Amino acid sequence: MKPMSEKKEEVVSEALKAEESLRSRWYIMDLDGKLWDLDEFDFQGHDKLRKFSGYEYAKDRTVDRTPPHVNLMRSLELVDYEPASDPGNFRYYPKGRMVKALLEEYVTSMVHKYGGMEVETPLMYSMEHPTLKSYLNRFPARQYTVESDDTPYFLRFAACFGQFLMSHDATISYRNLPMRIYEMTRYSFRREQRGELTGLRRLRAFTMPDVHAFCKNLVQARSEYMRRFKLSQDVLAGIGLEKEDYELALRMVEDFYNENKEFIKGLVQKHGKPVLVEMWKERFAYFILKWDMNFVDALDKASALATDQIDVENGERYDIKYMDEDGTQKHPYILHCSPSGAIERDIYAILEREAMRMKADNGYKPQLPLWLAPTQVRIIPVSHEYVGFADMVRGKFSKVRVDIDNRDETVGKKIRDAEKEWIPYIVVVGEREAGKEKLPVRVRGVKDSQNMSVAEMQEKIHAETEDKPYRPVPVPVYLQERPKFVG
RNA sequence: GCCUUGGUAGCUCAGUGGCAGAGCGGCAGCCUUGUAAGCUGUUGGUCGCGGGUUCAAUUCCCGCCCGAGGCUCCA
Repeated sequence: MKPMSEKKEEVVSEALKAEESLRSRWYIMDLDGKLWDLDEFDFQGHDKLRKFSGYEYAKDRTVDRTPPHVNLMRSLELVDYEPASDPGNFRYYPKGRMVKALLEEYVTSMVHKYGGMEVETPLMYSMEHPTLKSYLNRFPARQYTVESDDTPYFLRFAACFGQFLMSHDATISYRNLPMRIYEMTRYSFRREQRGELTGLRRLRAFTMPDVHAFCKNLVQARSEYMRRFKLSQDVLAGIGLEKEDYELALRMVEDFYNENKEFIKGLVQKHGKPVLVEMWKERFAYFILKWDMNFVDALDKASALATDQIDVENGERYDIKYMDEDGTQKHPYILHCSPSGAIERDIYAILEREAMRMKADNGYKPQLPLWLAPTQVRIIPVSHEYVGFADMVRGKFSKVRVDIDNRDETVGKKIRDAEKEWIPYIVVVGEREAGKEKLPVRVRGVKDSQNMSVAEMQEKIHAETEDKPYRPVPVPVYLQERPKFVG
């Protein structure tokens, strides 16, 4: 298909060329809003920010190791490569699918609370649609293309297309603003070059929440932007990533900075530690301000999780209009936010952080956040005589993922396997426990076993997971009935 | 696309110009198990694909395919 590849060449250009010619300047902004040149700033106590800043303009990013999360994602039977697909398109085993689904449900519930209207839009769009053509021209991203009846289509890399086309057709009053539209894109596609793909860190098919807010003017855009900053911090914290786990970058046009210094400082103060600033003399992208929250991994590589941008261009490009108070139609400011970043990347961040903790402390017991643990409580009957008793114990739980190791193995072997699965609560039951209220519980990360009743265990688990979604054990409850997907 | 590196059992990996190996797993049996690996037996392979050199190639040579990592990038 020669005509198509020629078309692609045209499409991949303008912004890329512009970016090459426009060099950005880099700074660190401290909590007082002061800008420091990178070589003047004292990075003492800001090790990760130093790594992140260095990463942003480094020449050599060579790594000779498999990133630790790749081994973990496989050994925990979460996710794996799919050799039969295009690279960067992964398979999710039952446990991984559950973890991912819970994350998707959680982020969605947070966006609902924020006021996002959830929609669903197509995965593919015509490359010949005039508006999209011009938008693609602005984005140097590589697309997957699909052909149908001689028309070339591209697979979306974000939900912008569908949401903007929908908004173009909507009748919007200034009373409806800010108007918030949301979609969890499963999937977004980007045909990144082969060598760019790394485990769950960068994929060609990924799942990403995309929330747009259409705003009347800059005043409204700023206050909405602040709300979304808080939303993103809350979402990441819920996932288990606190402020010390990521670094903030602010990227903006110089004019915007000069006119909004207090606002910018406010963002830095909300983050609570110095941030990296990238500044352009002129606007080359569609946004005037962008922040991104970046995770620095076990190999000192940085990648963006959450992000939000103030877009001053696409309202016009897509001809999205609202009727203002004065009876005239205007184009809104558009905010583009992904409050968690790609869901796969959240899993990557959690696994990489556990790997870093293991490396720092030999005795450290890695774990997933309790609400994401595929098994929360493992019951180990001492012998097959006590499987019935284990069933009875399990029956007392509600809304807790409890499973039973009924395999014909020694207790030691079954404990070891449970530990290797990072299971938070392990209970061995046998003659000593029969008829007893309190059971000896091996709590992950706690040295000695604790005596707890089922009710106490359940209460503890519920307290720690109360604002999170729940799903049942994603594989058969009896270990004997489980296939092995890895190894 | 370019560069680096790899492909041997389901998994992790060793090995050799001359009968294809280990551990784990799976299966069968024994044991009836008390807080990080119980014992015995057994089943697993077109050594990525194609060609060449050779009496003989999994091993040496050439080409190809696929994976991973690096370069442009971003969630």
